[in-house]
Amino acid sequence: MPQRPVSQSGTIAPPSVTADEPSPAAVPAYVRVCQQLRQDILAGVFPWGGRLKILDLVRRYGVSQMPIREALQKLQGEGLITIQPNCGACVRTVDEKFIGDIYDLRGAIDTLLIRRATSRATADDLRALEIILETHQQAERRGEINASLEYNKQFHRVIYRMGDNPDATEVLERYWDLIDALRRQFGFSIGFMSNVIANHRRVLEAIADRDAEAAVRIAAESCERSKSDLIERMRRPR
Amino acid sequence: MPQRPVSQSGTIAPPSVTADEPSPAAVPAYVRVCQQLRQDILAGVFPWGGRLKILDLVRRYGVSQMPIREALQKLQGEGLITIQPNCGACVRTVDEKFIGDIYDLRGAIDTLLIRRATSRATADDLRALEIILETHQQAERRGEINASLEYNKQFHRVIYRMGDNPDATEVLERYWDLIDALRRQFGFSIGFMSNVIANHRRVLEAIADRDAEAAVRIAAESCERSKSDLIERMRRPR
DNA sequence: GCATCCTGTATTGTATACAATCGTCCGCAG
DNA sequence: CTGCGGACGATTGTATACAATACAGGATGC
Repeated sequence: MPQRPVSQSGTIAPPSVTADEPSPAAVPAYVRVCQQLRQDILAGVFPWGGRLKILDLVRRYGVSQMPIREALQKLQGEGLITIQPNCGACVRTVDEKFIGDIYDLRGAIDTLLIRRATSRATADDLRALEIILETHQQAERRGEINASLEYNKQFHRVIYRMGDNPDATEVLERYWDLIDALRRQFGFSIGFMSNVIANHRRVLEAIADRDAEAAVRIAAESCERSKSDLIERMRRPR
Repeated sequence: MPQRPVSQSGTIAPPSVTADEPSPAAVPAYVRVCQQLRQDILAGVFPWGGRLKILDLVRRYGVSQMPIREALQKLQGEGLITIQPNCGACVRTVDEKFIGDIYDLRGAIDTLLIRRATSRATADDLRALEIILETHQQAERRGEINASLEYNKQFHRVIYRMGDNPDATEVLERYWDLIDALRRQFGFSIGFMSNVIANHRRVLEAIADRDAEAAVRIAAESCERSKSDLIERMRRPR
């Protein structure tokens, strides 16, 4: 197992002009910085494992140290960065082991939530899933990758909501955008997304049949497949 | 289902004299405050769901607003408190639903880690578990509750380490101390802890036999039992 | 040549002062 | 009495200045 950290491509330059609207609900600077920094990290502006110096961030986001520091603590809570007291902050390092680990974690929690979702599903829930799945399929046929990832996320989100366990859901949500970012960075094999959709269809049918074990089994398989596919793509030189 | 928030007993008074040693490794104030505040919350100094005002904390811990604010962000990352931008911080509310949810979450991740631990267990691992279990049993016989909880935690921790998934482990660790605090607050039924030890024994044997499914099954049962017991105790008036 | 210590600089951490925001209470019109 | 609006006080959020720490480089002693 190589285990080498994967470095992202992006440059660090553009100071990111923040168009300051009047005050939609007076969102504090540290919240804004947190969102933007998260976005920037996921967009590849800062390399995985790279150092985040406070003064750089001060210049980039145009606020003083304090909001920056608070935003960093928030992002550490989300697991996107790590902070060594007195030694600065770094973007999380991403390697194969890590990818495997978070997919395993996701698989475990998926199992819990899908099982619960199956026994709690209402007709409205099933209809909502049906609609998302249909839209997802259309987007996939048109080759719209970003839209596909978005509907994929929505499908899972509805199931998670049905699972009715906010703390478990929160863990999954935390890593979702990170995985999506890696997907965008490394792409996926042809036929992968249509396979995902087919599995969603089967999961939906199993839930409608109140067959929790089937739903769980299919989802676990789909998760494993997704893990292997991503790790496979990461191994390639490009 | 009642769903009412449980309020803790403690008073808020004592300013907690922090004996300031020279500088063991120069741990920043926000880290210290974070640890102390976590301890204080778990010790019942601040009621579940209660408001945490920055100025109060400034007075209590004898540092300025900045380290306090950073500590609050850290604790929010741990899920111990919630922060509404512009509206202050509150200790997490604890009710039956929440307890059930985190036990379910723990059960799901336990399943993952125990399965992995079973296939990766070394002779040293098994010996370590054996020793902890033995010591746990002795502590239980002597009726030492705090020591029992500590060895209980250690047993699980070793298994988690064997599971070799830091991110999954981190989720479990996050809620562990919270559950233990509730255990101390509400106590447990007689015979509960000896039952836990018996289950640990069975899990250990299953792992030694490389029987992952048995280990997982026993652990899941034990987790469910623990959940019911705690909720049961919470329902009682005192 | 090697280890040790010292010093300078870049960076992180803290305190204080000040600005912005929220909630509440009061007054007032309807 | 009820609903609305505006001012006050309590609280949160931000900027700046300053202190503490870590790290790199070189001088010194052996």
